[in-house]
Amino acid sequence: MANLLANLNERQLAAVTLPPQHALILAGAGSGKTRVLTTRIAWLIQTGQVSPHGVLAVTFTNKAAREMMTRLSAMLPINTRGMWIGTFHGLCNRLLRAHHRDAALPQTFQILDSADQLAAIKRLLKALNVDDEKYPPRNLQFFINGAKDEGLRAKDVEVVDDYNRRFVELYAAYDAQCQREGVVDFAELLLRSHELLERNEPLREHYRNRFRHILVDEFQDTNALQYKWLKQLTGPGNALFAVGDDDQSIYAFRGANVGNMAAFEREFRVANLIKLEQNYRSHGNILDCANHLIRQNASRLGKELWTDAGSGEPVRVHEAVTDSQEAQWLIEEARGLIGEGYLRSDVAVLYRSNAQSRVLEHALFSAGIPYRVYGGLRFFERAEVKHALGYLRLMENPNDDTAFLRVVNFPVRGIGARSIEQLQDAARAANLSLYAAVHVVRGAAAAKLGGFVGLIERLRTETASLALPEAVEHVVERSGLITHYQSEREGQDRIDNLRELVNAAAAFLSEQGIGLDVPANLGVSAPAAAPAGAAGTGTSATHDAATAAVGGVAAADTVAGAAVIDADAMPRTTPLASFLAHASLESGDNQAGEGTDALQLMTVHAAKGLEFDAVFITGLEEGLFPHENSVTEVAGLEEERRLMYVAITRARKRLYLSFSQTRMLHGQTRYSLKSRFIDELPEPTLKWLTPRTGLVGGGFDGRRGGWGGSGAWGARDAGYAAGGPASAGGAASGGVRSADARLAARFDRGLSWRIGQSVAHSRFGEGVIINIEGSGADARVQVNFGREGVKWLALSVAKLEAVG
DNA sequence: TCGGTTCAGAGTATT
DNA sequence: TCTGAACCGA
Repeated sequence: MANLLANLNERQLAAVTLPPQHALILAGAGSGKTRVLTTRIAWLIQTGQVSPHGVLAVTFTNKAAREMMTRLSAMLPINTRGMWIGTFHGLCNRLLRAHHRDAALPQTFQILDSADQLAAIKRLLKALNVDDEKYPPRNLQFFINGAKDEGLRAKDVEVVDDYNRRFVELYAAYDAQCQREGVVDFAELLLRSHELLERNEPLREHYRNRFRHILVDEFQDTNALQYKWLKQLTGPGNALFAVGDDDQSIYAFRGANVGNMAAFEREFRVANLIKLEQNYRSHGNILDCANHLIRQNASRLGKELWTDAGSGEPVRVHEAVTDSQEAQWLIEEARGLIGEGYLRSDVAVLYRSNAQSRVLEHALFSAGIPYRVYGGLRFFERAEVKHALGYLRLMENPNDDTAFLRVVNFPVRGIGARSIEQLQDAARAANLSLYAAVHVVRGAAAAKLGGFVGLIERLRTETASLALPEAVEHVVERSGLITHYQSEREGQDRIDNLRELVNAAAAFLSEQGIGLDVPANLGVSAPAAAPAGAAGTGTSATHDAATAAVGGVAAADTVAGAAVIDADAMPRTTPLASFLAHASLESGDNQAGEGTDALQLMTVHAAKGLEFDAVFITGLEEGLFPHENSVTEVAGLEEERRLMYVAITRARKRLYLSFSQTRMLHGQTRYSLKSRFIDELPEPTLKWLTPRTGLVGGGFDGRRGGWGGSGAWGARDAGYAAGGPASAGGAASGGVRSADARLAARFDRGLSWRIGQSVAHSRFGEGVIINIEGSGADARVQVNFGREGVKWLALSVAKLEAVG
């Protein structure tokens, strides 16, 4: 045990060895959060306080879950495979598979990813003849997921007006459709699981008895339903160990509720609040910046990072004139880093929004510097892979209309829109799935549709005795997908991906240890013999939607008084069903040259949890970072600030901050002020690589009564007339200006006002002119005042002063 | 059924 | 400016 706890600092040690009570660990960036979490589990097991079987550990991403299991295996000689360590969705899936009857689901229920869900919604709207201009599918999807994340069924949603009532009705119809088809969306996994445990007390008690220790990672990211789910599993005899960092809460937009941290502390009377503030990642100056910045946030629990690593290098700040010049400078700087011995893969380039990557990529590509962009299509989201999965899904669950429509005519087999509409009408009339309705259809379409059903049936029988990878291979071949892509010009990549899917199936099989036994159940209620209702292929799974959808189904498996059967004792679902669930729950890597030594480009969001020797935070401009959509509300601005905090704390040794006076956005040149976040950093830690102007296009010199530079608007001249830029960004296309802007530049009141000029206003403070209209007495200018917003001002009225 | 054209919209994203 | 989705004509 000594070695388990060795090298933990005092706070970490305290957290790891807390008595079995509720605890909230405020874990700052780089403070050893994952280490504490995993060591806590190992310590509990090693000291005999709990068996591996009695631990429930929840994360948000598969990556985090995997890391936890890997680290745990390294600490203890146990098989983590059978432990309940996983994502909220993964664990709920496991629960629902085991108790599918109680949950009123077919055992082979399929999981819809976001794209599938949207397709299902579009189909629903079409079937119900809903005007999708008035009720955009995306909005409905957002509405449904939002409600589910709050734990609300359609019947629970408060109707505020007629428009909203329609959404609620469509929500109910959507749920009914899913139920009919035997599919669940992501949010449904949680909601259904919650409802299951809510109405089935013996089951709830069983799992409460089993999972004495519940541990949650990234608690600040939990939404309302996830918190409810955790509360539900936490009875008087359970200990909930929550680890999180309110300062790194950056997912409010997808339902995360930081308030859950404070709520947890209050509702559970948390006596053990431990702050992990010693940082093992970054040098002092970087942490000073982070601390100083985040201190401007009013709503936070409070925490201050420190390090004994010394202050290190200053934080470098660079001002560029154009976005491409910013990229050019970055390239020079990155070359320097590489020259100093930095690995490219230890250098990250961060930006607020994906669109910003283009300029950077363009410059990097031209410069021949290898780079890797995070994000983008994941393996299981690729069209060809989804097609193959569509066949497999349909074999497993013929009621899955989404899968049916995806592959019924792909590869093309002469089943056109007419035939499908005919089939949809027939299905609706008979309240059957499309698959089941095929035999009802008459006429020309009947033969071809029948042929398709025949194909699926054949695939099912042919693969019945095959192992999973062979079955997948068989389907990939016999579905006609391979042949189809062979005839396509750029089909080879797709064929490779289909082959890769076969490998993925093999890898899945060995990872899951399917066919092997689950680890021994230690201590908890002895499993009864074979439970009822484990057979069946799912064809018979059409439930009564009206009752099932609202969770009113009586528990079938769990009769009062009878022994509750633990999920681990339930027979496993078929390997294919497990694999399909895996494919939905883990969308896979984005396969972009993982191993190569390349510069790492990503959004700040994507960088959360990662760390690099050197980090560039680019595009630090008002309107971009903080994003303009967030600055009008305090909560939004504070989240942006946390995002900046996350960005800063990614850096180990060297941190660069850069911004540009102008940027091409939505096809127009935008003029910006530097981000307020730069002003919120402690001056002494900063080293300006360019003259510290802070204002945009600072070429106007009020004292001289004219423009700096040549008189024609030239960003390069204007920006650095005084000091000269450190970078050799000569290639940058400074001075680009639209014809409109050129026309708009006018003279007024004897002074020259021009786009890009810095001005001061008595009430709004400093800003920059971004547009000019009219002339003479009618002249108006549009000024970006940064935090005061963008205003139109009539020059005849407003008292504007030029700032030089 | 495909391919070219038009049009709106452009923040972040895991499962 | 650029992208993706919807739409229309052959």
